[in-house]
Amino acid sequence: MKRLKVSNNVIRRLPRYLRKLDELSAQGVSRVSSSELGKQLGLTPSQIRQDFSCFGEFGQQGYGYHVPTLRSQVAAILGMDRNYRAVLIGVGNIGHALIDNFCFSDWGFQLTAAFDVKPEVVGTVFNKVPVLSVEELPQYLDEHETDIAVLAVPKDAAIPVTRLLTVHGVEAIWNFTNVELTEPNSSVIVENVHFSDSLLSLSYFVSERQDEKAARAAREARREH
Amino acid sequence: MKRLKVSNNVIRRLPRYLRKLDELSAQGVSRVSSSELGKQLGLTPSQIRQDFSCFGEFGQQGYGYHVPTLRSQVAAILGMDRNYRAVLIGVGNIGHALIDNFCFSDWGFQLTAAFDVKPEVVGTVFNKVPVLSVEELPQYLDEHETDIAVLAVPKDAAIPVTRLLTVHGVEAIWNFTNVELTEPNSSVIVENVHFSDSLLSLSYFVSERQDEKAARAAREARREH
DNA sequence: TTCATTTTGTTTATTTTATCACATTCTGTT
DNA sequence: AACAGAATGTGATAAAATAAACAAAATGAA
Repeated sequence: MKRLKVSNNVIRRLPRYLRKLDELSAQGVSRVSSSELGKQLGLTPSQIRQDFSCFGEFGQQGYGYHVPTLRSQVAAILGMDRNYRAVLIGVGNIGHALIDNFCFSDWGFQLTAAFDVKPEVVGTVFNKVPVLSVEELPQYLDEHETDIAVLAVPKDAAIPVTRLLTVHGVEAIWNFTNVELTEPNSSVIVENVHFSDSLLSLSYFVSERQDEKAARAAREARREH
Repeated sequence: MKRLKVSNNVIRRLPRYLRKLDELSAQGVSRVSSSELGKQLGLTPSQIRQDFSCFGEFGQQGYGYHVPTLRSQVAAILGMDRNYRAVLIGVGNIGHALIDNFCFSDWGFQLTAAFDVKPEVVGTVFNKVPVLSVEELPQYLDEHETDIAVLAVPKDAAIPVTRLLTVHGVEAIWNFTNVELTEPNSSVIVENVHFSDSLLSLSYFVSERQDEKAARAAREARREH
């Protein structure tokens, strides 16, 4: 698979393609063109073709794309067939919700263990995932190859835990804390899920629309005057 | 406040600015320059100045930006002072976690009520938020002005609930379901929190790095040979 | 007060991203 | 088998985003 430097925007669109392809599969659709895909995703056909062309040639002229084939190609590009191993740090509300509800295996991940400080959760098992003490975390990481860590600890613990993780060979962090982890000289890959950022963007768009409405109303009023 | 068409990228950076400004405030820093801000956020000073200039002039030459002032300006741009009202639909694991852990008021939102179908949660109160039956949702929306709905229902309910919400005047949805809500002829504002998209992006970056490592190792081996 | 230094806001240049356009190639029907 | 229609992959073009450059203005020390 070719993989020259691919832009971030392209990468962010890939999971959406995957989701749409799964949806089409579920509907029994086995063939799709870039223009149909574009219509359903709000993108131009051209952009879709160019996105895929970063990784190879997956379509066929005069026909389009075979949905299952394209789906598996996109999955491979995203690394879903690599069976990455993950641990979860912090079995609070969000951590617990992730263990119970987020189907890691659907996305090619294996959640092998969870860690927490609270004695009342340590030793329990949720959804087949054992909860261990954070005391055991360093040893666990040394003994079990772990690709990513899901960080769902309280704010104050975020930085020290991150340091611990990176020291013990974890090279990627899926960050659910509201803390900016990106340290200057660190090479760890961080993917943030900042709820507040998302909500504030929404807040902006709502405000924008309300202001537009108000402006329209003001113009109307002036006209009547 | 000036507000010509501002690009999406700019808007997505605003919440990060806010977060960093809060952090600086907490550290007792009251003054910051675009270059310092840029260093801490991994952005160029130029970009930061240009971003702010979309909305007005908040800095002072030779001095930089007054942290509390800039903070409140950014907050105002994002609409945090508009006291938007929100309802939550779906008190499952993720919905529950949001009620308990996500501090809506910190971001200028007021979570007024939650709705669910399950008889065992209807009638309960979590964190001062009453859980009502979805049966009551239409009437509630008609009687209580509601700006945004937090959608945390199971997959199958996503589309019908969205329709219900928009019919009753909700104009924005914060979507935690894994379903693509963006319908062609709908004018509702949707902000998605797709965990899986985020994880798959991370998966891509990890794969990319592993491939690079493997390629380097292969080159090394060939050199020794 | 004066003046070197700092730092902004904005204009201009550069780079990146998205779209267009089309030659090429496959499909499927007659 | 032949051919009209469809749809890809890609090189060229347009648009958008980022970075650089700089004039204007405020700071703060001598």
